Amino acid sequence: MTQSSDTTGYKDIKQTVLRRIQSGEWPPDMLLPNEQELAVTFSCTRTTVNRALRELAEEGFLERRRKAGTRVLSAPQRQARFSIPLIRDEIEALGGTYRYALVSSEAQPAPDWLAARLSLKAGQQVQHVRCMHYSTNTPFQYEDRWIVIDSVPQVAQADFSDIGPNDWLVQTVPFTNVELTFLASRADATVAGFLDLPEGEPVFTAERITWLQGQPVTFAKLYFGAGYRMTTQI
Amino acid sequence: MTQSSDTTGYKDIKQTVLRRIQSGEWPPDMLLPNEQELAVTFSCTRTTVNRALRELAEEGFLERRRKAGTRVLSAPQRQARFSIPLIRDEIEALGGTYRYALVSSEAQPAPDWLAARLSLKAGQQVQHVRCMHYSTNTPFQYEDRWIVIDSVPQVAQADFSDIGPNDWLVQTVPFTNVELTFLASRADATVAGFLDLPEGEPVFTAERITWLQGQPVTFAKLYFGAGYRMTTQI
DNA sequence: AATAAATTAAAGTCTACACAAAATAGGCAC
DNA sequence: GTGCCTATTTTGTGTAGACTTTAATTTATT
Repeated sequence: MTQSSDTTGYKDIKQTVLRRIQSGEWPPDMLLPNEQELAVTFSCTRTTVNRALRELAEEGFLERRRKAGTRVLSAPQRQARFSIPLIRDEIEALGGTYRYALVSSEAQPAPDWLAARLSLKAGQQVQHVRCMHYSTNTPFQYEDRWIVIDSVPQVAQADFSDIGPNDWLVQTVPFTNVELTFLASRADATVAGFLDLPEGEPVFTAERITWLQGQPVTFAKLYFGAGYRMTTQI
Repeated sequence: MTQSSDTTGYKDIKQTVLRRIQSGEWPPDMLLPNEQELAVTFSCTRTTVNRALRELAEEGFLERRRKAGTRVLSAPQRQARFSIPLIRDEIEALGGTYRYALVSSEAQPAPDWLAARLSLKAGQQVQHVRCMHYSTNTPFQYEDRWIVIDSVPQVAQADFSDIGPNDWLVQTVPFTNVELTFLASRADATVAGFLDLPEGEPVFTAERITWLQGQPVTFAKLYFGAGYRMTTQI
């Protein structure tokens, strides 16, 4: 058999259940009917109910435990999802024209703080790349990046004059793990100069560490220009 | 029939496919075999392959289109997920002891900037609540919140002496939409005072607007204490 | 009363098959 | 060639049923 026009799809079930939760008809902590019963009331199979409830649980509205059943979560653990767009896309989405400029690129031994942060051997060689990203010629982001040469030997031959290190990396090496940190930092003389801000100004800052199968690949510190806001809808 | 010990579960398939992507065996833009073929090679049904690939697509590794097939995404659009814990949980997870203190709570007409931000009528009444969250007696967060009284009439009777407005709201009114913004702001005299910082210091700041079925419910501005970092693993 | 073992209810996953919907690709008229 | 229509391929979603795993509950044992 297949669904006829009057049967209920898993999306309809999701909507209905969500409406009941959000209207308070199914209050927090309520135990909902089991899948079999719901399948009868929605006149569909348990498989379909299962998919609807599984997805609502993934989205943080329900808690499901074998034998215990499915209950409405009291404080919906809703998750904010930031999609981390490529910077060019982000700028163009905001209506700007993207421009990239290399500041410097040189191989050097990892400074102590970096070695500690990435668990590198003392004095291990890294490529230090600094560059700017502009939106219609106003400074958008200053990028201060270190790439572990042992993990990405090709970086020695890379030319970052026309392509940013992030773009180069994503098309060159895969990665398996990322740690992303956001903080508010104070613009030092260098950052203030590049971003055209008064020294000491607050700067929205991201730190990004990337690994490939446990091997550290790169550390990036990204300083965003004046007035930057990172927004998401949930 | 059911799965015997040698058949492949959807989790195994996900792992295998992911390994092939991350090892470069299945490079970016590669079109993978269709579900039917994969079902044969994994000796399971198409349903099982479908679930594995569907989830990998949701996680941002694959792109799927009817008729066009499934391909490996070049720049994996990996999404950062922040789970927005309740502040008490966050502080306790960091090993601190949570303490809450009300600063002020009063009904007043919405200031113009707020009315504009939330699309309120001019002069609509809002409850303005200010409070502090401490971690073992060091300032953790200063919260400056406005609650739309028409949307939450109960707020007139609420007592925020012992319970924070956020906790009160999540257990009182459901919400359907949230807009979350992060930025770096400069501590003014008030914020600096509460967070025990020098004036002008950078402060990691979150703004949170909540709606219930299109009705604005609350606007909150959350100023985090010195050195706050928001971190996530992807 | 505390502990351990058996029962059992619920979600989790799989098979096997079918129809639906989208989008590419091919063919036809002009 | 250009534009439109049709055929076909591939994913999307559904039904029906079974076995599996987890864990709450009950029962038996110490």
